[in-house]
Amino acid sequence: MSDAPAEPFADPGAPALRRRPSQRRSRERVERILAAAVALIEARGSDALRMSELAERAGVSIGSLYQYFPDKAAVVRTLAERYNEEGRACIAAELAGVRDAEGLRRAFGGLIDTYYALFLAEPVRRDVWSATQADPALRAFELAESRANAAIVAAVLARLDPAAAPEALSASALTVMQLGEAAMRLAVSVERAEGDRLVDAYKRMALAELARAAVAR
Amino acid sequence: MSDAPAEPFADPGAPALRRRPSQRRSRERVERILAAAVALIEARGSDALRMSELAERAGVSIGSLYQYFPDKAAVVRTLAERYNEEGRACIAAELAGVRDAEGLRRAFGGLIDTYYALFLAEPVRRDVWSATQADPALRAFELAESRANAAIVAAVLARLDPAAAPEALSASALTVMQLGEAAMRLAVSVERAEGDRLVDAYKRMALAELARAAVAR
DNA sequence: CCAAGAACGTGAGTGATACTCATATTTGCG
DNA sequence: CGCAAATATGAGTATCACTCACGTTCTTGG
Repeated sequence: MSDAPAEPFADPGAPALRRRPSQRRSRERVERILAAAVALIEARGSDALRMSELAERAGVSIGSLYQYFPDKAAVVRTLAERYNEEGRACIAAELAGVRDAEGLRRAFGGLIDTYYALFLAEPVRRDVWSATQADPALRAFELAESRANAAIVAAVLARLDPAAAPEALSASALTVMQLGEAAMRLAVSVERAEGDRLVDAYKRMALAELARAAVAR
Repeated sequence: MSDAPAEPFADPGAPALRRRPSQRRSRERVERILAAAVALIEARGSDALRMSELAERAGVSIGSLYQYFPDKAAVVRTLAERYNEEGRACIAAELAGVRDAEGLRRAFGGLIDTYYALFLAEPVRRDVWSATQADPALRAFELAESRANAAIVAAVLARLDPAAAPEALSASALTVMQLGEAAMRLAVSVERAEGDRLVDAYKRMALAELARAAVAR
């Protein structure tokens, strides 16, 4: 009945850009389009994004817009990919030198703070993600990204406790990472002081679970 | 720049139904429409829901559809409200008789299992929620619902530790509840065995945070 | 520097779809 | 039965995503 376990063919490999811009002029245009998309989504939500409005705001004709993006979803998808890459780099960087449980605690705490700062600076990350969830194919793509991020964490956990069952570590890692994103989206949806407290609560939950997973039972 | 703290006028009070069906025939029609909406959203996602298709599948004309639902968002919103009410009832029921920390542990563990069962039975809850997040007004509405649910939990925590700071309890409760929904949506997006492990991981995290909040430090 | 072709830009036009409204049908009620 | 209120209908309208035939700018080899 549900499509959950078996997306027929999710095809996250479809090209986001229709034409790869090679000249400087066109690369700048793509950037202007993306910047305008961020502004519009931030202002009124991804549902209210109109391609004509986007073109006008970017100072570009409708035709030009479609030279680069095959459809509206591709605009959102390109933004999502950028944010994903940025996030992945943060995770890899912060967790690179972790050697013991205490190091993991410090590193992951720092990672949460860094992530929160990213969301505070660009709360539109929340809306881009939301836009992604309404389409099964895009949702599958995002889940795959989350798995990749979780795999980095799971690898660190496995180093700290080589005897642990891999599925258990993967489950902890995926849950902690996915709930982390959810916590960030929630935190930027409320006023700052409350958001800080919510991030603190998540941080306690995440660190406790990672500590539990990282030591032999 | 962001709209986060000050949604200009979120208006979650707009009526979901245009005309309140008073005769039995029309009440049945509304039910048929909602059932068809669930089936269509489940099959291809909320983005791909077409009003004409919905009318046909429900055995109703386009005009009838719009007699009851002012627009497409109202259909999704009605479903979201039903699921919210059902969830609220679960929470209130499971947490009603909690007297001590151990009781909270048992009750909340049971609540998570009940919630997970609801999501497994109707994974479309995930898609309905997603559809809700693309529109700022609907998102504000959902956040208000989450706050109401969290308030129930915060009240229990306050009873167990009357000396605790209310904002701290609210933060713990809101985080635990919101991440719980996120965990359920994640769990029904993967195969069953993995979903069970993910719910287990969330359960550990939630119970640890609630236990921490429920006892004087 | 020039020519030719490749890359890029354009916006009126097309099709799909959310939503309306004038009219017809059904129901409840004396 | 007869009337009014409620309900049902689907052709019609407005809006928006997306296309395409043609014009403009860049690049490259001579």
